[in-house]
Amino acid sequence: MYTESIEDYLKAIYEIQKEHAKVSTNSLSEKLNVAPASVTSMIKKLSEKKLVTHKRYQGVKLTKAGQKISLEIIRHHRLIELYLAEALGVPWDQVHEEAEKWEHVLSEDLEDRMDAVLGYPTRDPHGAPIPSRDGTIAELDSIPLADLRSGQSAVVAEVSDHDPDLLRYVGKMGLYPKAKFKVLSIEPFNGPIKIKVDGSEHVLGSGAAQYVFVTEVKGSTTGAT
Amino acid sequence: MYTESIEDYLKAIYEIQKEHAKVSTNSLSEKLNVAPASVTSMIKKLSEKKLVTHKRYQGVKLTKAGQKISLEIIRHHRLIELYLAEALGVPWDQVHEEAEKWEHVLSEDLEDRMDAVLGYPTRDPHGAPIPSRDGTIAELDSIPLADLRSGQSAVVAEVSDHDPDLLRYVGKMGLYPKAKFKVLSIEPFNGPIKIKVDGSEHVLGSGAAQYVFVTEVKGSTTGAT
DNA sequence: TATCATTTTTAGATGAGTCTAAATTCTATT
DNA sequence: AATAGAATTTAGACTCATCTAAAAATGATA
Ligand SMILES: [Mn+2]
Ligand SMILES: [Mn+2]
Ligand SMILES: [Mn+2]
Ligand SMILES: [Mn+2]
Repeated sequence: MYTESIEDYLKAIYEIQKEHAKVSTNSLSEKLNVAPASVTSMIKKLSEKKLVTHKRYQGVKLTKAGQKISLEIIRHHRLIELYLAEALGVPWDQVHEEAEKWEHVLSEDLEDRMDAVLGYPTRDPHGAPIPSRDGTIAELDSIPLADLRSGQSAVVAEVSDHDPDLLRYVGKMGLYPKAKFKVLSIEPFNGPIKIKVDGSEHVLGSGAAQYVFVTEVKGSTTGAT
Repeated sequence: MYTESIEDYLKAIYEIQKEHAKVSTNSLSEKLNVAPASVTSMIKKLSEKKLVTHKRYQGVKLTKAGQKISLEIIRHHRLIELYLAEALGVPWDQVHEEAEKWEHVLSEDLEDRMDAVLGYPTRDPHGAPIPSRDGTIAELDSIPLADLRSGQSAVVAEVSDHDPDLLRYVGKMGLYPKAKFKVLSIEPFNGPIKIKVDGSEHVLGSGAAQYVFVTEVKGSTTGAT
């Protein structure tokens, strides 16, 4: 077993790696809210444990072993989020914080029981894929809502779960995973985006639209307004 | 918020205090599996934080503040144990270990939700009372099964939950909380105890019988064998 | 290509919790 | 009352994860 701190570092490295190829000391420092010097010293430790490879000044990369642990913790995290939402009615903007702690003390037995009770789910409440026990994960390729054009229809695939305010904000518009919506208009220069979800219209700032990931619904790329 | 370690010390002090009036350094050392010297240094810290009072060489006692936290953690622990047993089917000999970790990271909100889902229970799976939110607890006065005499009938009130082997052992005989049984015979000199539970007979060592707490059922103190 | 701002690492310190070994205090028994 | 044995505390060290301040390496740009 690894410490909570090590597990959080590995998880953070995985998440940054998914988007940026280069996982820098600074990016970890920001994501984990620790000083860059602290990251360096933890990197040294992870490297000694063969959980990451590290070229000085060049960032880190997970080893196979590191990725395995990382996905194990992410599985815990997302199963817990879903369990809290489904079984105990915890709102989707609060599940992350709870899971962030619980994920480190969940036994394999309980993990299996929750998985079974939930019917072996594949997505967490924010639409993120749940890695399987053996460390497989189906990352989906979706695009930010902000990249859509006027007239396009799309389905929400995933919403970033790190900011509860954001979740409440987009939740109020009904932008949950699997929600279908249509872009009515997009103002230029990162202006507001008007959308129609489930019959009602909403306006959404481009900031938020960066963090809502969608897949386009084909055969609907026509007319604007 | 206090550290996991502090919470575990407070809990241990509460539990020892319940039985022994004097909470010694050594008793804590044994219960928590740490060296006596470690206990002393932690006692110093707890004392500075006004969570315990301490006379050198004379043991510790919880302050009001210390007891409040202690009961808060015990509430977490027991609610979690019951939740795991009821909602997820975790066997009663495994819930303790899981709760020992989870208790420290449970939010008040989730505590309330679990409490509600369980219907505001008053006993954990081992029969121990669950403290209320405001720190009230109904300690029951029961006696060890080992103290019964031949012919007496009694009801299981509580079983010590610290040894999974013990729980499996007495569980096999049906000695769960609320189970009614009759003592058929007790061999002298801490000999084995023959009991009848739910129609079937079992023999139980006096060691185990020390850890099963019962309340006598009146009007049945007659004839032996 | 030399310079400089940015990034990363090193150096050294801190706090929490633990340990072992040694000193101290208590207490039960002579 | 003296003393031996047990319990407790002190002293000093260690690991883990963090910090700040200073040094070193990188790489963009003038
Ligand atoms: Mn975490
Ligand atoms: Mn999530
Ligand atoms: Mn605990
Ligand atoms: Mn219990």
